[in-house]
Amino acid sequence: MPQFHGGPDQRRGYHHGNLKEAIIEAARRFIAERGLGGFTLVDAARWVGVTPAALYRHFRGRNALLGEVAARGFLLFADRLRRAMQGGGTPIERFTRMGEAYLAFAEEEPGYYTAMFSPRGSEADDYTPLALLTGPKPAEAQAQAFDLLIEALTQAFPQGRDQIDMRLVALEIWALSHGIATLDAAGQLPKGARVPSKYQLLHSGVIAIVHGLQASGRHPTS
Amino acid sequence: MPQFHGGPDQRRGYHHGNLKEAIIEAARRFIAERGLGGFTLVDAARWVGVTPAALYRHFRGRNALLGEVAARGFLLFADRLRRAMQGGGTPIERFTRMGEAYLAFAEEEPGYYTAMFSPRGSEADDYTPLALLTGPKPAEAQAQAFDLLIEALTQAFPQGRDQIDMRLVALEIWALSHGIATLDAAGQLPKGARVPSKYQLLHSGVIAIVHGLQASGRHPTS
DNA sequence: TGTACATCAGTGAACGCGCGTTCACTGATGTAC
DNA sequence: TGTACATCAGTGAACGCGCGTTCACTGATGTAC
Repeated sequence: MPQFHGGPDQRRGYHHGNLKEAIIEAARRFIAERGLGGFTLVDAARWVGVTPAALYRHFRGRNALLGEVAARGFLLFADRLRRAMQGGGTPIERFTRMGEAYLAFAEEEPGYYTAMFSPRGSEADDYTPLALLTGPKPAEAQAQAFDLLIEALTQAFPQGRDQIDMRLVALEIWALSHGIATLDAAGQLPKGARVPSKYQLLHSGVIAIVHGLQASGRHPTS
Repeated sequence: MPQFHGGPDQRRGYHHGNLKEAIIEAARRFIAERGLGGFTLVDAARWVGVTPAALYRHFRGRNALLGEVAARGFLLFADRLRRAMQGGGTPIERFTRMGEAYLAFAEEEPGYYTAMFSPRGSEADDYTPLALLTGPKPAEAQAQAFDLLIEALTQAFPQGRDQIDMRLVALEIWALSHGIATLDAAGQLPKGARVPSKYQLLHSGVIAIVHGLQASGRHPTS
């Protein structure tokens, strides 16, 4: 009597056919449910319907797998930001939309998000020499996402390009978004009817930062 | 030949005398060095110079210990914020100082900070019935720290008390600080001469948020 | 179209390890008289 | 000041467990001729 564990694609032959993708999907789910520390290779293999040893055909080990999850997360993340930025509206509206996409991604993809923003081990060991055949590295994927944010800002506020430092504005909004997202994920944002939602919080914050930095950019003090 | 493990107070008799404090100190150190997932009761006991079973005279288990670390962290945190707020200067200066104290705490006490802002397990199980004799609960200690922030804000900007929502400003700054601190801890803030330090980042952000929110508070739009 | 064979992607058993926790116990401390 | 005894705070051995990883292996796939 064969056992089923709720994973996808259980009815298969000796070869899985798409094991690498399935493992990453399993990691994404389990990290979302149980956190990084609660994620195990054994669970992932069981969910996929495969022996734990099979994972080593596709990853050098647990660290390398987590790195790949993070890298994919950043790529998907960048894609979401890019889409949010496109479309009409005032510069502030477009930028607010990007911030909302940030929060939505963190909420909807806690597996990716946790992997992306957790300190990883020594990637050099994990990625050579299998990396040559493998996907993107997380640091590069992250840089890509951040560059996109800068680019969006510069396009959205062309008139301020020499007036204020776009990298600064981008960093502020990135940090505020990350702070709100992680506090929310940890259940440490106050809840209640009289208290703003995380989306309202980010909206107000983005507007304040853009206004505030523009103001201090025009009247540089300290 | 007795073994020494680098812990404090190795030369002792059968009773340690201050074991609970020593364990919490060990947890603080190990979490700082290796992260929450890398922290182990066995390591802590060895460092203190005691059998792992001895820990159970003082904590119901690992979760309860982590909860107590978090609670102490929040108390110490609140104390640091309180001190930073005291003293002279303009309202914005005082508030900026509080933000810097926030960042400094996160950097200097990564053990506490990690424990404080990580999702904890079911505290109810951990704290009854030993809690009656025990220290503060993390949620209460956190609320205390946040209330302090609100109070400081209200004192610092008395003229704006009916104009803008102090809780909102406090939350924004809390979230921004947390975002900067965690990005920094994960090594994911860009570094370099041409890029602002985290302290500059927070300083600019706080000023922008206070200015920006005051501006939108005076001219409520959406 | 069929056969031989190299390559690939899994199996299954085993490993060493260190974890959190329990248990009956015992040495040290402090209090009553 | 001294003794009896309850209480406290440790010991040390053991447990069951599940982890990440390795290894020799084998079934499936695909290519050359």
